[in-house]
Amino acid sequence: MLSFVVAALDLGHTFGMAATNPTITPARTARDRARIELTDEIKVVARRQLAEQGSAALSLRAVAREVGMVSSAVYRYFPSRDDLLTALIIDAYDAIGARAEAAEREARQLGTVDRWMHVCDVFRSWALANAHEYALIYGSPVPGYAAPEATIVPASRVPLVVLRLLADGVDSGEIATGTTPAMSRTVRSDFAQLRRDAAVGVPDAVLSRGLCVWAQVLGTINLEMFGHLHNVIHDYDGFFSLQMRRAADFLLLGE
Amino acid sequence: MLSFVVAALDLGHTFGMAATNPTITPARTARDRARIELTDEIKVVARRQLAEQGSAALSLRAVAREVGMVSSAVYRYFPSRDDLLTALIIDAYDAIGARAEAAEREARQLGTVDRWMHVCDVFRSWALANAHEYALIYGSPVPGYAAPEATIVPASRVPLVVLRLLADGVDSGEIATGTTPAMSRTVRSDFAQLRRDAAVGVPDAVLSRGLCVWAQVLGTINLEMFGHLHNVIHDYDGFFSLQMRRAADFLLLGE
DNA sequence: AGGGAGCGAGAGCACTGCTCTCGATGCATC
DNA sequence: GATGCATCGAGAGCAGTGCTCTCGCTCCCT
Repeated sequence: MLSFVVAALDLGHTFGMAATNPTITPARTARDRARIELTDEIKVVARRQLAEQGSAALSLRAVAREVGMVSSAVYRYFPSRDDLLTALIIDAYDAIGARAEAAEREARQLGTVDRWMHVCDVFRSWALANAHEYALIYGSPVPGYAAPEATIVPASRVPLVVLRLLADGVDSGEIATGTTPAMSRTVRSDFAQLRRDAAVGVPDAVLSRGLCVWAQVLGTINLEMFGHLHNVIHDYDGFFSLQMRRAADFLLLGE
Repeated sequence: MLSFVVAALDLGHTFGMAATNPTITPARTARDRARIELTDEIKVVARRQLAEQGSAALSLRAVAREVGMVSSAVYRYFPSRDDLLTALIIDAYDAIGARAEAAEREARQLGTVDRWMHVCDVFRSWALANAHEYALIYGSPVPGYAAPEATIVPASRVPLVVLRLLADGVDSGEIATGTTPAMSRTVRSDFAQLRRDAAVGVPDAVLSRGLCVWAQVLGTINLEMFGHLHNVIHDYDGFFSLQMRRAADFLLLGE
């Protein structure tokens, strides 16, 4: 729910770089302004290096060199390389989250299947266009690095879009409920919590299928991007489209 | 098909370490023997470091130190750190591949659903028990590192198990065919090739659904292992089991 | 028996993340 | 407005990395 507040702030004001900075900094003094600008410049350069060569090649010293600082100066802005990486991860989550939300908004008047297809297409397009950032957030986490609390809210933006799709589809009757599957008490209560938080009115059967197809989206994109379909599938666009349509079939239980 | 040859060799002879070495080396001289032994020892130590701290922390110098060599000596056995990593990747693919094949063999007399559930369980168990190795092969590839040709055969062992499951399920009539989905000419020919190679008699509709559920397996495990279900799902075992059963429903089209 | 290939050790290069110290500068307080 | 403090950038330095090159030693094939 906090994510909606953040999103609203991002859309309301146009801070430029403040999208990732949850604390509102008025930037009164010149020093504060310079700090914000430099922090942003470091992130821009780092994001470029990340996009070009991947997360392992992201070197704090190289970033410093390009920004025109000495390496130790960068530590005034980011306590460690991992913190810089965390900032980029949050930005990536926010970027794909905003894209997914926009896609859902664009297709709101369409039926559930078309909205689903559109969100999937936009999601995959972003992944292809930002391969290293995608790998950073949806591939294996960079080793020895534990995702800090600050990432969980931006990370939930895309899943929230999917959950809203489920809720709307159930509301409109497009998504058939089906028989409630057998599950453990714990999973049942997990689903109940999820329903309370972000999927009001969505029964367990649909939540289960929704998580199935969401996992399938990530799995299919990972298969494609990480080379597991090499020499097997040649028309990646057509394949993804086909598979997402199958996923929609399963989600609606219309087959 | 080559993979079957390799697998047969691995099972027939008990070379110990030769699983990843496609060229058959008789180890005639003492020097050859020592080379093979040292190569293996380096891999064992490296695999331990990988398991303990992840791929990024895998240091050639640290491995050398533990083996009791100087770092430059290791380069006699592996031309680069990436080559050592490649050897570990191949080993990981072979390990999970062998486990999946064994699981499929164990459950051969059972029905398609039970075989599917068993293979999924074994696969996930291996992933949990070997998190860093799993991340190495099914997470994002280590950045700047392109999977060499030598990995594709061991990498195909698990997918081949899944494809065999599909073929058997179609044969036995447990897997309903369903209507052939619309797809591009390229995807159709990709599927035809796949059918010729490793899924004789499996129609396009089933291949499509099979790739759906396979992507779902990887997606679900990735969601769990990479922290995307943190604070959402608490009973991971129960959740996975539930989701795999839903996947089986979809695969059979029995709902 | 000789000569070449393979081997391990060591030094060294360029690079990394990170720490510490040292002046300089901006800023809020007296 | 002067003072004192926090912030800042620069530089040196430490421990570590992947990788290269040279140097002897040893094993093995001819």
